[in-house]
Amino acid sequence: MTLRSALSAQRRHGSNQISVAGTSPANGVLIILNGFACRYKVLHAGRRQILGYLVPGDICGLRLSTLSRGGYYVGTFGPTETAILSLERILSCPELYPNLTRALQWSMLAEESIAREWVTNVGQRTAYERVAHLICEMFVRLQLVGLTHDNQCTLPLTQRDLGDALSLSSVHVNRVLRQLRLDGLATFHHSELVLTDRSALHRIAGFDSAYLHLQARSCIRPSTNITAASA
Amino acid sequence: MTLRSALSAQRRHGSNQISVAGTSPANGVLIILNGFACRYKVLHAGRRQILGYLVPGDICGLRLSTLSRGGYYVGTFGPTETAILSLERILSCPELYPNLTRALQWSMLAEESIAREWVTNVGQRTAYERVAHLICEMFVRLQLVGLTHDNQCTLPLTQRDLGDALSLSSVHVNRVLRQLRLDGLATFHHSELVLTDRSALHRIAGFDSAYLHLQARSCIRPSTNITAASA
DNA sequence: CGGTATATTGAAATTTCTCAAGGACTGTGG
DNA sequence: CCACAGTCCTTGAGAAATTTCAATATACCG
Repeated sequence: MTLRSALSAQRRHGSNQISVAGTSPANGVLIILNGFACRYKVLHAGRRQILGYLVPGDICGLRLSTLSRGGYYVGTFGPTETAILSLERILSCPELYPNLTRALQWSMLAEESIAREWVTNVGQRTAYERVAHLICEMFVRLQLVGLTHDNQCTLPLTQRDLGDALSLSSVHVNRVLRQLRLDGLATFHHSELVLTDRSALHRIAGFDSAYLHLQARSCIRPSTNITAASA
Repeated sequence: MTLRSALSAQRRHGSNQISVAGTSPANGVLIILNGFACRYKVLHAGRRQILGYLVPGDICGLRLSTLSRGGYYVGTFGPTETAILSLERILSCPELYPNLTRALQWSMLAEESIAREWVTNVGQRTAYERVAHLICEMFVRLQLVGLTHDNQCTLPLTQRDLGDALSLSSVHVNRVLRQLRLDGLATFHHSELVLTDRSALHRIAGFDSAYLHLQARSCIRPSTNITAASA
């Protein structure tokens, strides 16, 4: 398998675009081995809309055509290890790469679903519900790849990063987080997220994990299933 | 080809859910022959988020799994003719159904892209820009299937329907439409949309049609390419 | 230690919503 | 043909949510 270690980058003014260096296959897909990334668009006046987060184990259909035509970028938060895989190779002999195949299937299934859930989140929920919903989603996704402990997980995101995903100003994200803390639902300090009252969060956010297609994902743990190239 | 004529429904309090009656194939896809439809979610308090419009020629990946798990519905605006096609059959002999195959490819390519553009639209643009952007998108998509004349097209949507797609109240949609009219950009009366100043609209909306993957769609005209079953 | 990015809080400004009322259009039954 | 009901459109005015601006505080890094 052509494992191709990719660059990690320092954070600076938001996310760094992943540069697809060298001779990447035309139908290459990007897999996150370690660290966080996101898809995002840039609009006028430096505004940025984060379209979705990518956590370890996630696959990003980074066909170059999609990247240029779809009009969005992929960027990282802090040091990140990634690999570019040949889509053809995985598809041609799926039995050789069962975990990757499953990850790919989940990705194709969940991508659209998550994008549509985000439309709903940004469009229909209040700031309070919105933050709660994102917190719920991230926790569940991280839990699935074994990156949570008890009710806690690491989210290497600033309040501005959250705001750009939720279409809220960083100031308002701050106020909402404070309220969530005062309400005893969750705390978020120094990139550490703690869900104090998970069921209440789910209820308030109107969170139904069905859109994540969890059963299709099983428990892929990137660190154990994939031989990672060190960055 | 198993053409299966489906029901048309009267509009009432928003969109009517398409019921997939009878023995639909597990991997059936829905194609809009005539009329308008949309994907939508329903939240608490009767709020509805429209996730995307479906115009004639559009294909809706209505795998039952997606429908139930993705958590959204498909509904129609007014009388609509649809057909359910067997995905396997099209994929197994694409040379028999070139237009359908192309439509399917476009659909898979553009679906995700459009969903992400909508996140951006709802999240980052002002009400004015948002309405302008939706207008631009709908016009281009209808133009592609020959449903426009000059700068005019029919959009069988109420201001509330637009609001549910844009995450705006119908009252505010009304005010924005008035402003667009006063500014000489577009008018929308009795379901007739007229783009008075298309380039200005594009500029204001920040509309870049790349996300629609137009070149992949070519000019599919549903009424000429598909033998429609009458409803 | 100084410099930079991030977090926190207050207050004013802005956008958008909700509520409310009247007008326009459509179809139905008498 | 008219009256009626229902939905949609239109406009105003006050309310609510969120943003922006501004100032300070805190943490991190060389």
